[in-house]
Amino acid sequence: MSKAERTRQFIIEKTAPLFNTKGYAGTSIADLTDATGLTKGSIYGNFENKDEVALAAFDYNLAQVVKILNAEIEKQSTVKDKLMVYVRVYDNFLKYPFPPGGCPIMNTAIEADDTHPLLKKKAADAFSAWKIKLTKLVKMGIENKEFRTEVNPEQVALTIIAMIEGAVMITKLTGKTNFRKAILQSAEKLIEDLK
Amino acid sequence: MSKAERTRQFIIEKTAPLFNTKGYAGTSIADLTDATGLTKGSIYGNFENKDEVALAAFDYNLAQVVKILNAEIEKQSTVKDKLMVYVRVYDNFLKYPFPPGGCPIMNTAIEADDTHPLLKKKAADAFSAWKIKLTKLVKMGIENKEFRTEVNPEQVALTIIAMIEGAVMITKLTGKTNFRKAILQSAEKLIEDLK
DNA sequence: CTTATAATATACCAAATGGTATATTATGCT
DNA sequence: AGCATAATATACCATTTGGTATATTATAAG
Repeated sequence: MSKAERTRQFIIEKTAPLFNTKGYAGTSIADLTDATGLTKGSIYGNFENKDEVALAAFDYNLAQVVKILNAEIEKQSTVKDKLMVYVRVYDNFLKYPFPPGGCPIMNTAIEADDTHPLLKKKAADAFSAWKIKLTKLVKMGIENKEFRTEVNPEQVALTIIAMIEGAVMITKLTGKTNFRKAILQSAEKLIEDLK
Repeated sequence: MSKAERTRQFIIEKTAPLFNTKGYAGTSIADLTDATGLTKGSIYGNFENKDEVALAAFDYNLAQVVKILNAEIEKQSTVKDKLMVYVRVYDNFLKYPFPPGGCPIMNTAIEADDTHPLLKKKAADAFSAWKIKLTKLVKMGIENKEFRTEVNPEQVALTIIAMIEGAVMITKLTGKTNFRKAILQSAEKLIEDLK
């Protein structure tokens, strides 16, 4: 890893939390130099422009979440338990090295959907991958005879994601963790009822 | 209504869609003058600062949503049908004069939770009122014998809101209206299962 | 240990930012 | 109709914005 590659990575790590908390429009180049202790020359020597930093920061934040989830999913053997990982990780996400600012997919989706096509696409692709992964898990469960055949895998996947994202938003807004608990308990029930 | 009151209202109406699509940080004073055709003097003559416009715009956007929902709820007689209004309105929100940019509570919650305490409080209060209203409806349903006594009213309220907000976010992000349909069908099932 | 080059810092730029003081125009009461 | 005042427009301000050209410093290969 060359010096520049290391600096590039350093910039991403230090600024990713900024973009996830303050948003793209709310984060200035001065914020980036403040957070890194570097100067503009150093930022623009390693990135084309602010967009490129923001896009790389999104990838970094997303990778953090995906890494946590995949590690936990691998530990589980039944499909039901694998699905439950999503619920349980989000329900205890303070225990994991979660990106500050909450779910980067939702944060980016809400800000970028009407304003920033490149960021929106990143969020959309990440969502799509998540949905496909959940759908496949549910399909596996049906093939395994763990779940009933009438279950609609895509609908289940979409509903679980909606509940999780809604729960995260509500908890961040209200500060009430028992709200999240209540919603994710409903998600748990949904998964249990697939049997 | 004095001239100034009319202008103030005019500014709110013209700029509320801007704040709901581009966000607080993404909307500049120049955007406000462009959207209204007025000048800075006129904006600052009727509002203290950008914050005050944004706060008034949020109230306006929220009132639009609340008005639509209340009008539809009044038309229904059973508690179940009243609850279903939320699902059906959001499932067909293009048919209603919904604020451009989606749900103002979610948009504001996501941007402001880490950055703008005043806007965050507005969103939190709006959410709280929504939650209380739904909770009361479910309680009524239990007293009516429409719903089972084991039902947890607050949990149902929170889950419905989470599903709706998740559905709106996902649909805006992907452009797939059938994703929303699938999620809101799950919400419908949840309501039906309260019996 | 030099030296070419890669990496970072400095100094600068035009434009845009939120906001203000003042000038101009419109309003509505007598 | 005239006039005080309310409402809006204009001109200006310091600061910040994203970005660049150039100067300086660090790196790594011969």
